[in-house]
Order: sequence, then C-alpha cells, then structure tokens
Amino acid sequence: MPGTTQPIPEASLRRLPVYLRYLQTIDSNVVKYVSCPDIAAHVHAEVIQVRKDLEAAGIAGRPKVGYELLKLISQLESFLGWDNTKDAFMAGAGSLGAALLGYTEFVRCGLSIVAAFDNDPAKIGTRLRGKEVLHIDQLAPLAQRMHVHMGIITVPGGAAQQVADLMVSGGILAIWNFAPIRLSLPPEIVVHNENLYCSLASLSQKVETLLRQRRAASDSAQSSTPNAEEVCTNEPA
Amino acid sequence: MPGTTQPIPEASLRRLPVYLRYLQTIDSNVVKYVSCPDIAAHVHAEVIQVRKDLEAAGIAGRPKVGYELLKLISQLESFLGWDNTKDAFMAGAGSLGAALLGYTEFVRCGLSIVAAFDNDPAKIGTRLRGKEVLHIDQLAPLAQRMHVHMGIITVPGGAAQQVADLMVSGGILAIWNFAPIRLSLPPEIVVHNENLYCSLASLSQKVETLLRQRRAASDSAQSSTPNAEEVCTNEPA
DNA sequence: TAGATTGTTAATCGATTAACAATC
DNA sequence: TAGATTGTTAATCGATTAACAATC
Repeated sequence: MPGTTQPIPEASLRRLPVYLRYLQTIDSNVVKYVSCPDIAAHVHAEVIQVRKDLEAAGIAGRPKVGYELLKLISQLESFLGWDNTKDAFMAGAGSLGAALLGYTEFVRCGLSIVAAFDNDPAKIGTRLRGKEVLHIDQLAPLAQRMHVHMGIITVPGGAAQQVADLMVSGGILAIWNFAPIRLSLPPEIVVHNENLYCSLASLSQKVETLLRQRRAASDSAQSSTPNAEEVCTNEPA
Repeated sequence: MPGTTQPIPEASLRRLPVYLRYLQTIDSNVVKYVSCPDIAAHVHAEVIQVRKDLEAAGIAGRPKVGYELLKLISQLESFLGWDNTKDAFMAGAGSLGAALLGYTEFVRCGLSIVAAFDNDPAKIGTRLRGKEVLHIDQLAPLAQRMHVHMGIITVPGGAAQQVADLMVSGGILAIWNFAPIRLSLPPEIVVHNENLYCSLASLSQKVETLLRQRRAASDSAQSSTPNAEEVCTNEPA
C-alpha cells in the first residue's frame, strides 16, 4: 500500500544517531562517499546491521560506491526530524531541568527548550540557564498560543501525571518523561519514558551477578577448586 | 550444567523494578499473596509477560495461590541486587551530577553515591547536595582503598573515556555512563550507557512522523480527500 | 469438585545475521 | 575484468504470546 511505511525498529532508531555523529566528524572536503563497512568499523558495529538500519530509515546507496556523505547526513537528519527544530516546554525547574538545559547539542537534534515551568513561587520569574521559569498554570495556554508540540517532564513522580494532562490539554503531542511513573495518556500522544530506576535495575543486577561470581570463584579458590568464570556483559553501545 | 544460569533478557530486567514498585505500595498487613493477573492489571502489562519475567528472575509461585507478597518483594530485591547497597563514585560535579544526587530513592535500589569528583578547582572541597566534591585525581586511589566498585560518569563527552580509564584503574567494575560517547573498556567491565541523544532520536523521529501525517491529512483534507490515519506509538511503560 | 493460578511446552513474531545476486 | 559494495532474500535467533497441563 503506498504511503504505508513500515515503522523502523526501536533498536535501529537508537543506533542511527550514533552513525550520524560519526559522519559529522568526517571532513566533507576530503571524503565524498562513505560505506557501511567504514561506518561499522568506526562505531564498532556489524556491517550488515548498519546497512539494514539505513535501509529501515529508507536510505539507499550505490553498490560499490557507498553513500554520498553529505546526502546521507541530511537524509538521516531529515529522517530523525533533526532538520527542523521543534520548540519544547519543560515542566520542572529543578536540577534535572537545569542539566537538560545544559545539553546545548539538543538544538542540533531538533529540540529547542524554550521555557521551563514550575509551581515553586520562589522560582517563578527567575531564569534557569538563561531560560525563563514560568508558573505551571501558564503551560497549557502558552503551549496552545505558541504551537509548542513537545513537552519534557522533570517534576517528581507525584506531580507527573497532572503535568502530563496539562501538556495534553495544551495541545502537546509528544512527551519526554523523566519522572519514574507510567503516564496514562491518550494513545495518540507519543511518550518516551526515561526511567532511571529501570536502567539502574539493569546495571545493578549485572553487578550483583558479577560480584556473586567473584565470591564463588574466590570461595572455590580457597577450597582449592579454582574455576573463575569470564564474564562479558559489556553493552554494544 | 549446574550453576550456569540463563541471563535474563534486558527487557525483562527493565520491567522488574516496575513490578517491584507496585508491590511495595501494597499493605502487607492486609494482602499476603499477589498473583500475576493482579500485578499485570496494576502495571498495565500482560499476565503472561509478568509470569515469564518472574520466571526469568528465577522466582516461583504456587498454583492457584500466587506469590507470597513479602517473599516476592525480597526475592526481586535480591535478584536486582537492591538488598545490599553498593557505594558509587560519581565523576562530574555539574548539574547532571546534582540531579542524580537528588534521586534519594537510589539508596533503596542498592546505590549509594558517596562522593563526587571534578577537575574544576572552584568545585573541589565544596559540597554537592551534601556530598563532598574531591579532585578527580583522587578517584582511583580512593576507589581502591574504599573498595568502591561502581562509577557514574556525568562529565562532558570529551573527558569521559579518560575518566572511565581512571575508574577501571581504581578497581571499579561497573560504570553508569551518562556521557554521549561509546567507552572502550575491558570486556569484563559492566557498562550501561544512558545516551540521551539516542532517546531523543527515538522521540523526535516519532514526532516528525506524526507531524508529517498530520500535514498530509490536512493537505488531503483541503484537496477533499480526508484520510487522516490514527497513530499509536505510545510506549508500554 | 470447580475454578483460578502457576508451570511448561509450543507457536508466533520480529530483529538480527547470513548468503548470494546485482551493480558500479 | 575483478573486486568491493549495496540490494534482496533466506536462515537464525530470541523474545513474546499462546495453549494446555499441573496444582492447590
């Protein structure tokens, strides 16, 4: 069916910016074409995976030649939506909010955080990393008036659902949620959860396993049965 | 082979803390047993997925009865390594570092950030959220002396590899990396990358797709061919 | 006993990997 | 032409989902 494009796998999607970042380091005056083997070697990935990911992004190359560097970069940026910057409102003017405003590269990735919102009277009217901090009540009406479609939630878990509802009522279409709760939202809203507790679980479980194996190894070493097991849980990246 | 346990899928691992969080909200004086259907209903997951995840964590229940609440909680905590707290050193005393120190719940998840390290003379000797900020040169020797096995990297990308090498030299076994670069480390080191650009890519691509469909829909509406497509890219949790 | 839940095995689905043809 | 790379199809692998038996 024309117009019905296969959605790209999440895993591929998350690898594309890694490729893009490498491509952007290449001097386009010297190098005109890049190949999948070249990209793969530099980002420590498999050649086939790179090619499949580009294919999934709807990007084609030329056999034997490869991909035109500048064209590939712009195709990736376009696919990711990084070529036209979207304004975003951030709810929560705490330290996490400050940290996110410190990611100056976000604007090169199509994201411009234009203002922060909080309910702390002491913060209203101040500036956080140069951005105005407004009262949370203004979020919805301002989002509507300024046609802001992206929201970032850095408030505590207890306030996140309320804030998310405000965002939706203001016409926000996509939410980057850093609060460690599951948001209940209309299905058409795009939500990306950045739950650090889930990440920590992954990390700490692996460490725990590692430490247990170490203990087991040293125990068996003491009982003169050395059989330390090699462990490799390093992430591809 | 006895002792050779199947590693749990990453996806299952990331769901376990969600179940655990729900279980911890239950009054153990009232409820003694919980079932997969119950958990699934509360965390908006599938019953089979919950059961399979628990099975993957090596946790067994009793047919018809379910899982003993307090036992299940402690089994999950034990599996995740959240029952014995590990000390961690954090490299980078910036706003992201401050934000992470603000996650007071981390200690309940087995992670205690005991000190921060930086190379900015203005920061050395100060305190960040009550934690001492020491010179980065002290990280390796102190890690060794204090038997700290976990490291958190919140420094800029350019300094991350250097800092990671320091950590490894100090005997650190696991690294939670918030710098947007791929670290080259010995394979036995456990690394978890928290690359926000990858997350942003995922989010912005979906938003871009959504906006394009909207435009296409409104265009075709103008040309009297209304066929707006419903889109649902909401994440499970 | 009946019904609800876990345990276990099989089927499905999708992502990754492999193999080979097409191309420059 | 030969060789390297992309394009395309098939095979593999693993996670998810389904089905049904075992259990209390």
